[in-house]
Amino acid sequence: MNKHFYITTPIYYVNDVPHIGHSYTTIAADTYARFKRFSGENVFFLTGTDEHGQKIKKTADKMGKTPIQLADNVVIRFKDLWTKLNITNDDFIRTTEKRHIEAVQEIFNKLYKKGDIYKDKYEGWYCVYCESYFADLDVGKEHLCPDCGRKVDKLTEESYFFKLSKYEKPLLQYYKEHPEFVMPQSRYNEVTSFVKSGLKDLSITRTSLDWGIPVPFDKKHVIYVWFDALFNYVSGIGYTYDKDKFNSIWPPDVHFVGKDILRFHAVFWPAFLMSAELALPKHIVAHGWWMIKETKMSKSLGNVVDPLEMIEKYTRDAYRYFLLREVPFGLDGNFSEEAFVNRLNSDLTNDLSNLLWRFLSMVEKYNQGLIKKVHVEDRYLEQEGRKAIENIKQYMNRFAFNEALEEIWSLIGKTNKYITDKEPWVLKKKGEEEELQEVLYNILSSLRLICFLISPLLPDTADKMWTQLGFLGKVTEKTINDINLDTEEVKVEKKEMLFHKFEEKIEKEEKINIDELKKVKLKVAKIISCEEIKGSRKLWKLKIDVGEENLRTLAAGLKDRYSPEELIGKNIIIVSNLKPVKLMGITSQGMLLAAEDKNNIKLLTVDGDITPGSDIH
RNA sequence: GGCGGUGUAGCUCAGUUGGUGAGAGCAUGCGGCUCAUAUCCGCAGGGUCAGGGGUUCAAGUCCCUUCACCGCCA
Repeated sequence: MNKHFYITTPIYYVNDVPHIGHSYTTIAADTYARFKRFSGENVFFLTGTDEHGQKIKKTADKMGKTPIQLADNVVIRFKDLWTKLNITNDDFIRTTEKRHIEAVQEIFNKLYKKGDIYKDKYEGWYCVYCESYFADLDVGKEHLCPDCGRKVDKLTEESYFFKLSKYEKPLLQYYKEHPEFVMPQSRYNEVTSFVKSGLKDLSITRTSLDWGIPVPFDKKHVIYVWFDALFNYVSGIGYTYDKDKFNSIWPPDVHFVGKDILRFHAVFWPAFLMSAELALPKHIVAHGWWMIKETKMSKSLGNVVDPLEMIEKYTRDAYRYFLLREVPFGLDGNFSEEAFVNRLNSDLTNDLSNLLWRFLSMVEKYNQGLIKKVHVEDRYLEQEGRKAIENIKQYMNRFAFNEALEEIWSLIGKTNKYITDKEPWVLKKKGEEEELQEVLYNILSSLRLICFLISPLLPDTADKMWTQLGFLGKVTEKTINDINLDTEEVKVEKKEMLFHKFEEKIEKEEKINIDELKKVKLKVAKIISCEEIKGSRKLWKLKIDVGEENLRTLAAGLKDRYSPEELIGKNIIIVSNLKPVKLMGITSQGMLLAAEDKNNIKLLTVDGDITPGSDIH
C-alpha cells in the first residue's frame, strides 16, 4: 500500500469553545485534504483536542466540574462544529484517551533511557494562567506575566528536562536542507533565526499539578502539556496499538498551525522526533489570525465570531469561501460581516450562482433541458479551462487558496463573457441551431470543469451544481482523472439558486459611545445671506453667523426646496467641525442638518431665538 | 535595543532578474444586452507607487536616509 498523505490540524485546547480561528485552521486543512484526495492521494486527516493542563483544571474547578467533565462537554462542541462544517477528518484524537497516554509515556521512557531526558531543578517566574515560566527580564519589576499581565510567582521545582540544546545543530541542518519545512518563508526565517540564537534545554514536567499524564517512573511528576500535546500526531495514528497503520501514515506531510504555536511545531517538535528517532514532518504551515475591527479577537473583548451563527445565516460554503478567499494564507485577516456579505453577494451570487442559473434557464427554454454531444470547433473555453487546471494545482500545492479561487473566478468570468459574446438568445431567434448547440455545449463543459475545480473548496456547492447540470453521482467523490473536458449528453435539472444575496446589508445599527458622539460639534447658526452659485442647479451659497469673527460660507442643497427669502434670518443647526469641502467652486465650511422623507426636506431649527454659535449638546 | 518585513487608486491587494503609456477585484459614474429570483458585458474617472537624496540612458523595481506600521527575538 502506498503511504498515506498525512494532514493534521492542531489539537484544540478545550478551555475555550470553538471560534473563527479554530474553524479557519480546520477548514484550511480540510480543503487541503480534499484537494489531495481529489489529486489521487490516500489521505489521512487528523484533528482532535488538547485536554490536559492547569488551565483546564482551574476552569473546571470554577464551574464545579471535574476536568474530564469539562473536556467532555467542550469536545462535543468541537465535534458538532466539524460535522456542521462537513469536515472530512479520519479520526479525532483526545489527549485523555488511553491510546494517547500510553504513547506519550512510552516515548517519555524511550527518551529518558536514551539520556535525552534528565532530572534537574528549575527556577523561574511562573504564570499559572499561561502555564509558562518567564525570565527575570520578561516579568519586569512588577512581576507580571508578559503574555496575560497577571501576577507571576517565583517557583523552584524539580523537573525533567529535554536536551533541546543537543539538537540545535541537527535542526539547523534540517532547516537548511528543507527550505520549505516552515511556510510561509517569513516564518521560516523567524524560526531559523530563533534556533541560531541558541537553544536551552526544555523543562517538560511539573510537580505542581496533577491534571496531566504522569511520568511513568516518577509519579509525582506530570508531563508538561506541550510535550504531551504534540505527540497526538503519533498517538492518533496507532503508534502503540497498530504498528502497520502507523507505518503507513507516518511521517506527517502537512501540519497546519496558527502562527502563535509555530515554535512548538517548528523547533521543539522536530527535536522531540529526532530524539524519538521518528521521521520529521514535511511541512509546517503557519497561518495568521482573524482580527475583528483591527483588534485581536478575544473573549474579554466580546468580539468573538461564532462560526455556527455564520454558517446558519449564510451557509457553510459561503463561510468557507470568505475565509479562504479574503486573505492570503499566512497573513492576518480582518473579519467583518460587511466584507463577508460583499463577497457573498458579488462573487458567489452575482458571478457563480447567476452563471449557472442563466445557463439552466436557457437550456430549459431553448432545448427542453437537453444538451447533446456536438461537434466542437470553438475551443476557447476549453483552452482557458486547461490553463486554469494547471495554475490551480500549483496554487493549491502552495496553500495559496485565495489565488486558486481567484483563478477559478477568472474562468467563471470568462464563461460569463463567452455567453455575452455569443448571444445564444440571438442565435435562437435567428434559427442558427448548430451554433447555438455548440455554444450551449461549451458552456456546459466549462461549468462541469468549474464543478471539479471548486469541489475541494466549496464541496456543497460543487455537488449542487453537478446535480443540476444533470450529471450523476457526486463530483466530490471524483478525482482529477475524471476531469475530461468533453462532457456526455445531459438533461439539466433547474432546481435552486446556489446562493442568495443579502441585500439588507448589515441590519444591526452600529452603536456608538458618548465619546464618539462628542466628536461631532453641533452649533446654531443664523443665515445672513443666500445667493446663487453659477452653474449649480441644487446649491445655494449661504453666509452664516456662527458667533465667530467672520461669517462662514456654506453650500446647501436646498435650491429646489427653499427660496432665499425663506432662508435668510433662520436659525439652523450645523455640524461646525466638518472638514471643509469644495463644492461647485466654493468652499463649504460645515454642513447644515435637515430631515428628509420621500417628498420633503425640512430644515432643523431651534425653538425660538438664541445666540448664533450656541453649542448643542 | 537586535534581526526581518511592510508602506502602490476610496477599500483590499498584484507588480518577475530595473526598460514600451503603473495593474486586478470591490466601490463610484456612464453605456450595452436581456438568457438570468436583476444579473452579465463594455467604457470611464481616480495614484508626485510613504517623504527626501543617490546610482543609471532608464527605478514602484537597486543603494542611502527619514517617518509610520507589523512580526520574531532580547
